[in-house]
Amino acid sequence: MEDIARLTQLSKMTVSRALTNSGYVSQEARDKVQAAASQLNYEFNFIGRQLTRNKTGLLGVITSFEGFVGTYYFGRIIEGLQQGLAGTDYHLTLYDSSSESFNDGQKCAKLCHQRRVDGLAVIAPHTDDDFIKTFSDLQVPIIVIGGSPIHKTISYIDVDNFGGAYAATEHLIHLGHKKIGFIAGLANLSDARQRQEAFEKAMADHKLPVKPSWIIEGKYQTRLAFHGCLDLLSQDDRPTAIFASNDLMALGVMDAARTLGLKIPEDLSLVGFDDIRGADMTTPPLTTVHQPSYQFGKTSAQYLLKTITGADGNGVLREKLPAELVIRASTMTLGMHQKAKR
Amino acid sequence: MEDIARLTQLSKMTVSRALTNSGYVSQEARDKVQAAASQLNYEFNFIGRQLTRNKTGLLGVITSFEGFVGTYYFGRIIEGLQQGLAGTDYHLTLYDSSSESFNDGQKCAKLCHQRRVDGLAVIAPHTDDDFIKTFSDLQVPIIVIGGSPIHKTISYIDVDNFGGAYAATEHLIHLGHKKIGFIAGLANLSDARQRQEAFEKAMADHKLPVKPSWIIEGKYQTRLAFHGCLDLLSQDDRPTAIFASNDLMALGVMDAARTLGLKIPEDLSLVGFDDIRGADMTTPPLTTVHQPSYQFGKTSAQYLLKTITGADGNGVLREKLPAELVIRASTMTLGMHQKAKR
DNA sequence: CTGTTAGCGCCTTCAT
DNA sequence: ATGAAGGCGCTAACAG
Repeated sequence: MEDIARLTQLSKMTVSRALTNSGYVSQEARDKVQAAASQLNYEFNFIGRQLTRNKTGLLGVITSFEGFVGTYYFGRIIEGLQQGLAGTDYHLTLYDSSSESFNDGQKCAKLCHQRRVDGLAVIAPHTDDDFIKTFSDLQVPIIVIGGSPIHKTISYIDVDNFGGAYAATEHLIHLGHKKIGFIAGLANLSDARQRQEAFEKAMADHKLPVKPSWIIEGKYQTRLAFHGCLDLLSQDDRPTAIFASNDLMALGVMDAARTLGLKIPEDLSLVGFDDIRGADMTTPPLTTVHQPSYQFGKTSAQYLLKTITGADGNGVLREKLPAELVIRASTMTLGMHQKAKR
Repeated sequence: MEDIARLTQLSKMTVSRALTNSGYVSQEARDKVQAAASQLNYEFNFIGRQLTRNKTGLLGVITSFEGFVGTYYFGRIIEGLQQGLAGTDYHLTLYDSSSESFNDGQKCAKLCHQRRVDGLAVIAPHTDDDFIKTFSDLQVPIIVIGGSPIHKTISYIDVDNFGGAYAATEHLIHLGHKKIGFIAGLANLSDARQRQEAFEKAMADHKLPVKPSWIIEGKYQTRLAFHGCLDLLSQDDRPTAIFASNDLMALGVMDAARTLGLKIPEDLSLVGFDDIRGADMTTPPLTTVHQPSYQFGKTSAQYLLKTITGADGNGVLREKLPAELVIRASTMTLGMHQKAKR
């Protein structure tokens, strides 16, 4: 940059201003600088700016690489984040919480701090409060995606898991189902717990029994749901509908039903949760609860930017997006099929 | 850092050395520095180091956010990269080639340069030569993942698409199949072209005809493969086996077969490519060609590190990993089923 | 609209 | 084993 100042007979300062389009610079000066810059093959160096501003223009995305990064959910969040960052000078860096999260992520938090990330987006599953606390102590804007930390000062964007699961259950109930099974997710994740509680609440509200033997542990995995359902659906007294608390497990249910010769939705109605890619392409297309993951990302980026620039008076964002039930073809009115046949 | 120098009565320099474990520092000094550091709540600031060293410790991952980031393939690569970086001070930053790739990625390349990333990993699909050229001009170590750029000086790590597809086709042929259909991927991606060429070569080598009407365009998408196969498999003269050039499309074939009441593998043998997550959990488990994406990431990270530190005399890495055929239950000997029935 | 001064936090180099 | 000086590339703050 000094070189171009020399070449143009201008001060470094004017050059800086011209290059970054900031402050007042005459058109003449601007042109000269541009010319000299391209002649010298000059490229702006962010590191200098970072040092003076003590800002990196980097947002840290903290997530578990193993089992999360390859996920449709994660992908949509990243797309959303990127979209929210479009047109700014901010970029995303990845931090793996699973490899560094020993002692509540302290190592990871330290790294983020040392590297001076300007903001942090923490993606589940690490939304337990100790972990979050470690990061919120960093004095950097932070938002939790897909979780709802208890501490009132920590921002988050989440989906209304309870509401979505309640709606899904009620959808089955309205269809006339009374014998409804449930495939549970990972017990230590709060979203999984909320979905299960909503299921139980909906059943209770409609005075329907919840048979413990109709609740199976799927741990959010297709395979476990598959095997669990093989047993469940082989029983004489089997449910006429199943609510799988995520789509991956719903796929397992589909496989199990198919294996046993049960037709969906004629013999078994099925609702999932997430609306993953391809959920509209299963046979039959899956009725499920849509997870607004793209919106998570976009909103998070916008929130972080606002908070970083202080435009928002560093308010706290605690938002639960509504969970929309998407009705496709894996659910039908109980008995409809038999009646039609007769 | 100056504060802690003052507190310890040592020079900034000694403090620096103590903090970074470099050079000679007496144990006594080291201890004093540690104590003062924690007392002052000091945190090392990477930005300063970056400026002096003109190195950021950041590796850029360039990929198309849309349609790639949420992918199992991508996830495994990232896991591999992270693993290769474990124990170092390097981190990953994401650059979206799809939003910035106009004019052959120049905008994206510029960003990477301005931010002074120390190395670059370019993940397909942007492996066309103009695009790569733009980045390789950056004078930064670069490696292309999942592509094989022509230019001899550009490093890449890829899988032997041709060999894998050839083996997959031959597997079907050895099973006695003569009427084999092919589901093609995205015509503008070189891996897709290679897989198709290998299919045609294997057929030719075994003097088997390739019927144009048995080749359908799936564009790597489940849905398109599904619809294409619905037609294909409804024909009177239909193939007894299908090679889908990726697993996603193989899923579409499965759905189509099921819809038409055809049993896999009894009525139709099916081979995929990629070995995506869950490929072992389909019904039946899918025979496919394994894509070593984790290894891609790990090898890439190691290569970049070596090249950055100059430990490798900046050699070029051009490696095609062998593609391993994983035989599961979606393929069987032609006619075996009928014979068994009789 | 333009220039001067000074400094961000660390590290390289050389001297002690 | 430690210290002093200076600079990396940019920009804030103020002066002209």
